[in-house]
Amino acid sequence: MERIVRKYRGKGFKLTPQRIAILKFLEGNTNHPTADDIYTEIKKKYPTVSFATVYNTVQALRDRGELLEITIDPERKHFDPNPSAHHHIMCTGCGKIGDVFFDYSESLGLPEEVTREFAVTGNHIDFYGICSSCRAKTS
Amino acid sequence: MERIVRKYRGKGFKLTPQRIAILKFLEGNTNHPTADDIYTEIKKKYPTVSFATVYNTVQALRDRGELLEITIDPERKHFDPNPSAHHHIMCTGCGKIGDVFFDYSESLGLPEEVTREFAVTGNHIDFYGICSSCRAKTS
DNA sequence: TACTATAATAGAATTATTCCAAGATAGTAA
DNA sequence: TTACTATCTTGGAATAATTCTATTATAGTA
Repeated sequence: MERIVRKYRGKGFKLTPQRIAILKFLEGNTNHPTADDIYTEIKKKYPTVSFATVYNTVQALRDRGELLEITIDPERKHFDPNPSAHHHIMCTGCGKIGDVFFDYSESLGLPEEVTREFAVTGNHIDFYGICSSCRAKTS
Repeated sequence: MERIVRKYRGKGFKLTPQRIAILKFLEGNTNHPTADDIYTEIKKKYPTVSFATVYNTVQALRDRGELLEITIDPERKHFDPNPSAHHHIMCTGCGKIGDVFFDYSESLGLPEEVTREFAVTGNHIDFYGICSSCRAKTS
């Protein structure tokens, strides 16, 4: 909490109670929550919180480069409060998303017919797999 | 058209005029259309076609492994009638999506802490960049 | 030719997300 | 400490993408 206040105070980012609750929920969270996950959690403490607040806050964080929007799940967006370049893996059984911290950039050279048309600025790898608990269930 | 009939006849996939039109539109199409793109196109010839038909058809094709659903664009799903393993690049200026035909699988080993938890089954790389026409506009 | 399983349609329903107007408040400057 | 104002929160409406449902139509077959 003190850390959060220190980080955001006086940076043109108004620290409201709802925002602090969202920031606390996200800090160190590696579950890749959806907007609904965040909303449901914050609602416990602030029953009148609205989705607009959740979306406004994640957008403000994204604009500041402090949160990533993840597209690995075709059904809905997930958010990752760790903005450092990394990749993700999703279980095709239960939808669980894990982080992949490994720098593949040296290996991701593009064919010339692509670089002729696109100036590449970034990349992100989606891995798919089956998590251990889903494997335990089906075997 | 004959090719399409040959490919699907007697395979439990009913070839209706609407489906044939969708298949013809998709065949060799590298523009990665959205459901709306397909709908708009088919509507020209079959004004009463519905979105349900478009979604049913792409889902049937996906189930048969003949079409990929692409998640690179956070705003909407795109479809790729080329089901062979490949990757994509999207222009962050105009949203144009290009194909990347290169097999990176040798380079995409995963850290042990990931393979301990997930049995990996696949991967897909999203590249981001600026396409040539967007570069021409801004410079 | 007739039958039947499957598809097409219109429109309603659902879900995710964004927008909007009104009231509330955090951060500031005095 | 006070007062100001830019920014935030809220509820609800709006939008957009997608799915569902009941009904009618039809492709493929026997």
